[in-house]
Amino acid sequence: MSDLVTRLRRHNWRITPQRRVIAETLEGSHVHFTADEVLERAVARMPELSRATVYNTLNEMVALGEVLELSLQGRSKRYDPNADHDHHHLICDGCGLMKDVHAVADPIEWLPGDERHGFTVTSAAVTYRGLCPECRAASS
Amino acid sequence: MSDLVTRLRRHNWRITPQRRVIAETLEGSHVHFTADEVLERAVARMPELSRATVYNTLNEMVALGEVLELSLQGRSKRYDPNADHDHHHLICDGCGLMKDVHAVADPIEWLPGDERHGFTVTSAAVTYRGLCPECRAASS
DNA sequence: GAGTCGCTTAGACCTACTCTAAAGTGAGAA
DNA sequence: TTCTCACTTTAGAGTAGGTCTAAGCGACTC
Repeated sequence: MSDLVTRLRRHNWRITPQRRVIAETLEGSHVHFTADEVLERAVARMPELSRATVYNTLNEMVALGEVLELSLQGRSKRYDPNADHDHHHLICDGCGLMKDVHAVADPIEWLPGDERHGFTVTSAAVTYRGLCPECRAASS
Repeated sequence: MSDLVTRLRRHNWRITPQRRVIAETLEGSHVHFTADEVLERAVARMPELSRATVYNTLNEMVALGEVLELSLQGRSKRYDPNADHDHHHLICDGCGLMKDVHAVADPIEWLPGDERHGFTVTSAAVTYRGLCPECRAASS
């Protein structure tokens, strides 16, 4: 049973068969897929599913605040179903591998009032970059 | 005189008229342009300048480490000529306005060893999001 | 049962970016 | 001076990722 589906239902959002497949595909993996990767895997379960539905559905889940849209590298966005967890991302500059990580402090507190330019700051995302063990071994 | 041009010359990188115009365009503003915005402004100064040269040049400056590539929102990358400063970005969710900000701590220190998954972590970028004063006033 | 509204579909379209092949440019060799 | 060769630039075609549109479908309401 998909927890993301439960969260989506709370918004009075109709859970059609297509939307369920897309939500379960997103949530069923520990990596963050691109829209095309979601499409490919969802189509394996529901062959008549269309590209437009995947894109629409992902955008709607982002708008509902239940999925996070990441554009951290390359040309394509990735989708992270753990929108409620407070986590950040660690990316390998070599191979593009992405991991979720948890920092010990809230970055919003690191930003002094006089650096906020009058903004109401509501969120902060940290992107860590470096080399994963495999790429470090390969480059040395 | 462009400081970015000086930094680029240190890499034994040939400063052609085209490259100079692009570098000066990038550095001459306090906002971070997209490639197309750079192209538009650079073409105003050098009408025969081609799209491919702008894209090539921006990518080369990023590869040299003198310009930062940002893909934080929307479909297009933005370019930040202050690659040497240690700063982060604050974005308005309403209008997309982007400001450079300086945080008081180094985010790398807030990532515990057991959250690093064996990576060698070399950089950390924080993206703050919120509403600028104008958008907050408009929405209330 | 008819009307309405939201969802899905195929496929055309768009935008941002990259590639390719050819021409231009300029520093050093002869 | 003239040649040469590597580097740079160019126009325009090509590609990837994403969006739009118009038509069809299916589930509610009256």
